Amino acid sequence: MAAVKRKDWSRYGKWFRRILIDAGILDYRYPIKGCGVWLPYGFKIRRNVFQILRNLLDSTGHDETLFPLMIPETALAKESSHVGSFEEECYWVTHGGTDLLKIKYALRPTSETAIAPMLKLWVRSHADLPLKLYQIVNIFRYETKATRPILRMREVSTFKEAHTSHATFEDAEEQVKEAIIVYKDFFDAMDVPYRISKRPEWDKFPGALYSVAFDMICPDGRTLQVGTVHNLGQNFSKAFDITYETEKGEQEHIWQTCYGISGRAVAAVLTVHGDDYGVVLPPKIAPIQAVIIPIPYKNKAEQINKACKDIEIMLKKANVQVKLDLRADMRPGSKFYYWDLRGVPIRIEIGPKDIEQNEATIVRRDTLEKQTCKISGLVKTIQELMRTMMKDLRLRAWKWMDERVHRVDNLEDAKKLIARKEGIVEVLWCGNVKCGQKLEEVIGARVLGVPMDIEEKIDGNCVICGKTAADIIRVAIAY
RNA sequence: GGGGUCGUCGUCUAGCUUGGUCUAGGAUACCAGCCUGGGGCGCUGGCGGUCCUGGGUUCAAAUCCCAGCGACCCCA
Repeated sequence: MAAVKRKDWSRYGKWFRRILIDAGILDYRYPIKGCGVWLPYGFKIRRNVFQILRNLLDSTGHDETLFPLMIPETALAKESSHVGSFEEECYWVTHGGTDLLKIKYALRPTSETAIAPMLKLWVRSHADLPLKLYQIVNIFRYETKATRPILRMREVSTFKEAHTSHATFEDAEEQVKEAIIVYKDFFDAMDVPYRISKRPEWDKFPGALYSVAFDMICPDGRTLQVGTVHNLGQNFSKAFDITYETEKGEQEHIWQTCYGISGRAVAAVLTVHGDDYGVVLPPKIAPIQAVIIPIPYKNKAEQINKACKDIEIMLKKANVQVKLDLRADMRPGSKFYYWDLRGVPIRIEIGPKDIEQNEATIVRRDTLEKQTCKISGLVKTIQELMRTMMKDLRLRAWKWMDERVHRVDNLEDAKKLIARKEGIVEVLWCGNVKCGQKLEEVIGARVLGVPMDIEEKIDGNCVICGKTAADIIRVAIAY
């Protein structure tokens, strides 16, 4: 647990909405339901978060592209289970000027059907495969449920979607594995803990063979899906007739995967590390990694400010993202709160005492612990402290999550845990769809799916029907 | 999908039940000045609201009624 208390933590929803505005991350008061404005500071966090993802994808052979926002109805409708799920959820462009369009256009709810017609043109032979594309774009969904800032928007302003094409089913399976590793690396980089589950048949992506999802747990015990990986099989390639010529000269339909991560990843990192003082940002994604606050006693102000400026230059040279807060109309105490709220990992205080000793006072945001160090060793100390902080944030966050994943062997305990908002519950399951759905009904929670991140021998009986269990299944109240 | 609660300066809110004294009060933020300065000092002055929008009832509406828009909560 954090050294900094989370006394208001049960009212997580309220906390989250407050920090979005107060910390200058997202303003959701835009006059259209489910739309929000990324504010400058939040935009920087968002950019850092998605840059990590971008780097991971680039380094694993993915190429970034940009497809049009609009998808013609004729394309969206080609894969039947896909359109069935999305047509009610789309925003439709029906007019150009005052002319009624003969074929209406959807604002992309996701881009499989935008990409498919182009793949048909691009993929000619086995030599073109694998083809691994991605884009970071906005998507639109006409949500009928209550919208929530970042968590459920009608315009998802940040959506990284990767779309890959392969020659064989096996290659696609390998790609799913790679995608899972990429996502693990991504969340690990931000110290966000997760569980990986194979979604049940009835909750997979429309048009997929199967779906794998990353879930985290929010402070209120609900889970938040933060990433998904889908094996699409040949569903789309057959619907769009995307074929390639094999080495033997035969035409075969391609095998596809897709996987996505949205702005929820930003919500996740804010949620996991935040506390009563506001946001706590891991140094890797913090727009400002260290803030220097002068404690300018009268008649020493000049001397102190100069020392601060020297330190600023020193840190900049060492590639530390640093901010010197020289605002004269604000007392140091106010500045502490100001930067704590915004999650700046490290604070450097320079006052008369420090100057006398040729020292700096350093405070880490996660624990608010103070220490002093010689100015000559400041860069090294700060870099080390940031590493320590990341390690500690990770340990704390994973410990918190691990404590909220429960294994029980009977329905009563499962129900109690869910009712008490204790997070994820794992029970044994026979593998039958009917039992799975009944489980959701009886417990009053959603099935997340079968664990993909633990290897375990199954020994026991299904909590619903009592037959021999085939799998562990995870259940939780999901956002 | 079903049910409920709510909408007042940028933000949080008082007022609404019982319409009139509301020319809508406070706090915070913001601006100017003084004073300070190691966890939100203090003081003075200032800025800021067609009481979500539209309609209705009434001599009179922030307050009552209807619709729309928006927000939140609960259940499925």
